[in-house]
This record gives sequence, structure tokens and C-alpha cells, in this order.
Amino acid sequence: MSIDTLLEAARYLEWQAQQQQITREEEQRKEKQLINREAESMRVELVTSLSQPIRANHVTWGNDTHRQQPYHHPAPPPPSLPSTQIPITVIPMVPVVTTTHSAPPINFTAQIATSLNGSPPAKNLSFPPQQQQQQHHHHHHHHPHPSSPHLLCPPHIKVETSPQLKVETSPLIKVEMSPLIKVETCPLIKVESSPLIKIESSPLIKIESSPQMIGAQPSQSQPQIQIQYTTSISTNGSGSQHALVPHQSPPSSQPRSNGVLDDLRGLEGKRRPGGAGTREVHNKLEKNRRAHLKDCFETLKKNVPNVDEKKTSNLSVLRSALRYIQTLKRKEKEYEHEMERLAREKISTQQRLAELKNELSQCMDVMEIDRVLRQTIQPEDDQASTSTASEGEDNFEQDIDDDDPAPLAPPSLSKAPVIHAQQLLTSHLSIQHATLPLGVLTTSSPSAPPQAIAPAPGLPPPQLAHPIQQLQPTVIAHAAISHPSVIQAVNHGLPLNLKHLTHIAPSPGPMSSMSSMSSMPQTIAPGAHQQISAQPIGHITVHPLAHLQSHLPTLYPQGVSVSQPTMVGHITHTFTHHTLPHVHANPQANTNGAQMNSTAVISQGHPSLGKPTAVLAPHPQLVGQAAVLNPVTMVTVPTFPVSTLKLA
DNA sequence: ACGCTTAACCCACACCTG
DNA sequence: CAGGTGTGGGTTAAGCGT
Repeated sequence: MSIDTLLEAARYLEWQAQQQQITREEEQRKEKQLINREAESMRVELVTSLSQPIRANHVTWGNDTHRQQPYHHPAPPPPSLPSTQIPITVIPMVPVVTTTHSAPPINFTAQIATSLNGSPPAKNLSFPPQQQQQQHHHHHHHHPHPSSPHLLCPPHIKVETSPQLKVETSPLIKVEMSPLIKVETCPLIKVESSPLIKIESSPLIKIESSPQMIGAQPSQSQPQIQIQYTTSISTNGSGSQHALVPHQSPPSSQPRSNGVLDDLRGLEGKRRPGGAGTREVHNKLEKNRRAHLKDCFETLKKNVPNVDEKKTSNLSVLRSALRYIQTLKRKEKEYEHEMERLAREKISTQQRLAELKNELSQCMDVMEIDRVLRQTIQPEDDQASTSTASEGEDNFEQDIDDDDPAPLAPPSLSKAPVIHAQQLLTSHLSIQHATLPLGVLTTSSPSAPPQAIAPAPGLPPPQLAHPIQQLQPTVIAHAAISHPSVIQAVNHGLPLNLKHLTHIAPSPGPMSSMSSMSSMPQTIAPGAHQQISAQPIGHITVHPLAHLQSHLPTLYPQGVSVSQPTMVGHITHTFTHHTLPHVHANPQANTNGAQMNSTAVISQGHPSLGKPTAVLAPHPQLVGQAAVLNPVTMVTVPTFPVSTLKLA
């Protein structure tokens, strides 16, 4: 060991002490520098984003001029290089830059061996302090030493190999390779290779030259720097030993480790001068793409209900979305079918409405005839007779609303329109026996068979020839139905085809009981109103004429009668106080009954009738008409069910 | 019109992580 | 195991020069 070596060692110790002190100071400024460096890196990154891409070991050296530097081209290494050429090995925390002047190969090594607490290797002590001082004084080493002895680098050493390649070491191990390429190490082992390529290496980051670079050493002996990342370039400080090893020799990374030359050779064909083709940018783009994809999944997840919050995998989200879409489609079809059904129903309803309107128009014609006829007969009674269609309708509405079977109160009776004989005679009863709730009718007792036994000789043959039609309408008179509307119904609802007879029986006076009334119904003979006045009618029964002839006992085992005194009285009053030109009183039948026929045809006293009974028949004008009067709308409808009368 | 370059996507693979 | 990330490669449209 020579004296020089000892002196060198002493100087090194001295330097080390100074370094420790400086290190303390630097530690204090480290945070600030880190912040500044981050800001600078951000700034430079923005600046270089517009510059040529730089790529070193997947780092594009974007500066074409840089690539055109002589030292980038293969050239025989110079036999000797100035001593100022310094192969550098940078060790963070304990920056050691070793240089060996005697090393023949042109090998510029910038190796960063990260050892946060490690001491400088012994071999790092081999360089003379003078060299170190030269390193200090020569921050710019454009001519690295061909040999690659490790140079113990002071903490603040700054090496700039070229205007484009600046290697800066410091306690933070900041290596700036060039204005565009900055390799920065720090106690956190942060290596920034370039503004575009920010290398944050793990503690084991090593930057060294490659043999290829040796071959590529320019004649000017420019230091060729190969940045070999023993770990993933992008490993965030968390990268540890285990993470480094797998990346040491991946097949894909092998070419990268071959050196910058290969990398540059590869870059010659792949490099994208625009700067957008760098790995960094590519990664960013890829990140953006994946982030967008993730956002899409998040959006989809939000829009799909009933997504299992726990099973939030993308696959589950897709499956849930698929199910949801299928459900929506199924519901859509269901709703479409429902809409179609409703549309068809609407059409049918509209058609029905049109039919009803048409029938209404026809009915209005009939009613107009009826009205004219009534006005012609008794124009003076129009004032009293309010049984117009509308009023009748209104009254009937009241009747409908009034389900109370209580006897008609006098006021209501007073308000009831006076039934004109003509009305009765010309009315058409809109009640059908088919739907007639006989149970609610004041049916004659079993001992009271159908009383109206009026043969109605004036019946036209067609009725007899159409028994089906004869079965359609019938007459209703309910004891409880004393409402004027019922009378109107009787007036207006009389069968249009002479199917009905109204059998009005005298009320069971003191001389006759109900049973007797029923048992001995009397038919009101035409023109018997005077007799009626003397002997009040207590029972009214209306039957189809056809029934009287043949089917009555079968179809009407129970007589449809009106026995309610008020009702009967009202009708009787009508008969009494109005001229019934079509009703012929039969004085002879007064005692036995009176039979009235609207047709003024027949008035035959029934032999068995002991009480006055009125038998009404439809007006001949309405004979043959199929339509009957709707008791609600007071319009003629073909077959209006009697049940709607709410006779009960 | 043709060829080249570039940017933007997209995809697959490998690896890491929770 | 699923998701994230880095990486390499393929494809395609647009722009540009010849």
C-alpha cells in the first residue's frame, strides 16, 4: 500500500465526514428539493411533451440530434481516454462514483446500486480523491474515461455528460441525462430519465453502460450511458427485491437489457418522432382507455337495478344488465299487447256507441211522431203532461236512484206527470219479461192466476206468427214502483208490437180483499174510467198478448201486476181524468171489470173478473217495431233488459 | 393514386395486488 | 380470483409527400 493510497483513504475519510455533515444539511433540504424537483419535473414534462420523444431502454431518445451524435454510432473505442472520463456508479444515499483511469475498456457505467443504509463498497474507494475533486470541479464530463472504475460520487456531484445528456448525482442521486432526459435518483430512489419518461425506480435501480454502447463509443469518447433498470422502470418506490427479480430476465425485457444501442436500433424502426409513441404515452393512453372502460362499467352498474353490490365484478354487471334488458323487452311486449287490446276495445266501444246513436236517431223519430200525436190529441194537456222523453228520463233517473221500495209519497205522486190515456195507449213498455225479476214484482198470489185474460181480438196476425218476438217485451208493474218514471216506462215502454196488455184491476176495497182482487181480477173495459172512479182499481197487470193466448200460464205463472195503491190510483186517476178516446168503457163490464186496449179494439169483460181491470195494449202505430224504449235514455233500443229498471 | 407515417384504438399477455 | 397495470403488437383512418 503506497502512501498515495493511504492519503487517498484519508482524504476519503475526510470527505466522508464532510459528506455526512452535508448529508445532514441536505436531508433538511431534501423535502424542499423534492417538492421543487416534482415541480420541475412537471414543468419539464410539459415542455418536453412538445419535444422529440426520448426513449432509453424503452425510453425514446427523442432528440434526433442526440441520436446523430457521433458517439451513438458504432466506432472503435479510442485506445486511451483522458482521465477526466469518469465511469460513474451512483449509489443512492451513499453516492459513490468510482473511476479507474487504468481501465482499458471504454465503459462508462452509471450504476445506481441502491442501498439506503449501505456503506460504499470497498472497491468504490479505489479512486483517488483528486478524481473526485475533479468530479466536483468538472460537472460536465463529456469524455468519460474508457475504463469503468467505480467513482465515489459526492452527494452533490452533478454529472452532465453532454448538452443533451446530463447526469447529475446528488444526495438525492439526481441524474440528469440531458435537458430532455433526466435520470433522477433520490433517497426514495427516484429516477427520472426524461421529462416524458419519468423513471421512478426501486432502490436497486442501476444505470450502467452496455457493451454495445462500448462499441458505440464515439471517437470523442463521449460517455455512453445505458440505463439498465434492474427493476421495472415504472416500479413505484414500493418495488422491492422480490419484484425486481422477476423483472430481471423476462423474455421481453431481455432486449432491453442489451443496451441502448439495441434499444435505439429497435427504436429506429419503432420510434415515433411525434412523441406520442413513447411507452409512457402509450401507458397513459392505455390507462385512459381502461379508465374509460371502467367508467362505462360503473355507469352500466348504476343504470341496472338490483345489481348485487357485493358481486360487483364486471361479468356480474354484464349478466345483470342482460337480464334487465330482457326483462324490459318482455315488459315492452306485454304493454304493446295491452295497448292493442285496449285499442281494439276502444274501437268496438266506438262502434257500439255509433250503433246506439243510430238507434237513438231512429227512436227520436218515433218519439217525435208520438209527441206530435199527443200534441194533436191533447194540446191543452201538454202543460200538465211532462212525460217528455227528457223528463221521463230524468224521472226515471230518480227512480233508478231511488231503490227504496217504500210507497210513493204523495209529493212524488203529485209531481208525477199525469198519464194521459193517449200516452198509455201509445206508450210502449220497455220492459222485458225475460229479465224481469219476478221475485221483486208484485206478483199475484198463487191463488191469483193471470188476470188479464183479454183475447185482444184486434191483435194482428203477425204477432201470432212470431212467438219469439212476442216473448220479448212484457209489462211490468210493481207495487213498489209508484214512481212516475215507472208510469212513464209503462207509457213509453209498451210493446211496439201489441204484445202487451195492461191489466188494471180494481183496488181491493172494503168490499174486496186482495185475495179477492187477485182471485177475481177485473178488466177495465174501454171507457170504464168513470166506473173506475167509482170503483178504484187496485191491481194492474200487464201481460203480453201472446201469453194471453197460449203461453201465459207457462211463461207467466205469476202475474205481473201492480197492486200498490198509490200506483194503481195514479193510473186510475189518469184513466179517470183524461179522455181516452181509444178506451171504450164498457158499462156492462163495470161490475166485472174493464178491459182497456190501447188499440181501442176490444173491451171484453172477463167472465171471471170481479173487479175492474184495465187491459192495455200497445198503440197500433208501434206495432211491429222491434225497438223498445230505453227506460234510462228514453230512446229505443232493440232489447233493453228490464233489470236495469231497478224495479226491486 | 400510391406509399408512408402517425395517431388512436384495441387486444392479448404477463405480472402484481387485495 | 378478479381487477389493475405495463407492455407489445395489430389494425385502421387520416394526413402528407411523391
